[in-house]
Amino acid sequence: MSATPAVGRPRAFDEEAVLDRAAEVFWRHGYDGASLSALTSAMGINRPSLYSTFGSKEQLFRRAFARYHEEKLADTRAALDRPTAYAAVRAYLCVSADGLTAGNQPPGCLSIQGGLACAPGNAGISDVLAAGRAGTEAALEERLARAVREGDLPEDTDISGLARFVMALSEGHAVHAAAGASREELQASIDMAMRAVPLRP
Amino acid sequence: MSATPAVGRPRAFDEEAVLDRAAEVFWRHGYDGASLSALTSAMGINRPSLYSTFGSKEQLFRRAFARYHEEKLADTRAALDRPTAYAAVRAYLCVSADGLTAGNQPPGCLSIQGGLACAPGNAGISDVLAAGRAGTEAALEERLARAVREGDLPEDTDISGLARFVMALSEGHAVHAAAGASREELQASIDMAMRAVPLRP
DNA sequence: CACCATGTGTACCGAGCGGTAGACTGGGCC
DNA sequence: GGCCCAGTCTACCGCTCGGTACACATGGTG
Repeated sequence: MSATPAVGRPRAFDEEAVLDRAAEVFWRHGYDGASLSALTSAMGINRPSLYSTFGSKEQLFRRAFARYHEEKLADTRAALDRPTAYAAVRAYLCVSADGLTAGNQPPGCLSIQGGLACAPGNAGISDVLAAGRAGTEAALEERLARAVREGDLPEDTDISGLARFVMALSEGHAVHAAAGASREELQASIDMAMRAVPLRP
Repeated sequence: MSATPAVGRPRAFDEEAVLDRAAEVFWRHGYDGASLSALTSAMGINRPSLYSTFGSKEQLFRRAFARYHEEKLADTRAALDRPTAYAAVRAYLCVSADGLTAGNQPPGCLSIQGGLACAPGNAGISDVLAAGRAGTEAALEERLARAVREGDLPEDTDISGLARFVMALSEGHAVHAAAGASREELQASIDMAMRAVPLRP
């Protein structure tokens, strides 16, 4: 599907580039609100090309989201790679807030705007988004577990509770960003939140 | 529209009761994902009754959401009516988490599942939801301002930042609840968050 | 008890949905 | 340079969408 075959007319578009355009439409309008016409028009290709390449609207979404999520997860892992849990959490929240308010993409987060609640036939969309968010939360929790091992957080820290807290906060920031909150407004919320992380630097 | 006229065939349903059923459908499937067939079937009335009573799908949503939001806002105000900011914030987060995981209604929150991102023609839906959330955040901030006046919070507290932090957290909890998080899991996150509120009880 | 304003039920509207058939296009390979 | 085959294009499919026309049911009022 993705490898260019030796024979035949070559594809006139870059698969990953059009996935990014598709992600943007899903991001702005949600899965149910993103029509095939809006998608093909944003992607610059027409329906048969879309269907022969991606198979269906749902598979297109899964591909677009997977690409989006891998990129975000890489950013998250990079942010978490700080010497202390405090610095790691702060970096994660800041990087997240930056992404939520970056000017070159829709405000907020595809994992949430994509379809927290979907039409009855599209429940799988909500599931794949929830799985993505759970993956990010797991990365957070893993970093906190490491901090406990390293003596950077107290032995009795509820790391899954703390990871859930940090994740929930960044999800809430996504909701705020989708409604127009600025980077500075999110930063004020982060400053408050950082009081909650045990062991200041 | 709402007052029963003296003459003519009487209405066979209770207007506010069917609004609650409608809210549940919007809540589960979002505005775009809630079809008129699903709505009428859940409400137990048929299309012409719905249209003569409420006017359109969008007006139905606005009425259903207004009812939902007024009720939640009353709960919020009641929870915030505690002697200290600490107790008020904690009560708000707990009442919120209870509502997000109550068994007799869909998990999560209509203000968020209803339509963070909508089809291009339905942008007004996202706006009315955002306005509702902003109203809740304003109630929080007002309570914190009172706490500063009463000397319960330090003079230099960033009350809007703190209100935004608390609101964002409860929005994140809504996202978690929509994905199946339990009341206990949200409670662990609340316990973490409460470290961030200045002046313990 | 006939009237009549209103609510309810069926059956339908045009539009747009997600998805596809089939003719045409164009570049690598012998 | 002619063949081949994947990609692209136009035009269309059946279906469901949000919304409505119109005939019938209902019950208080004179």
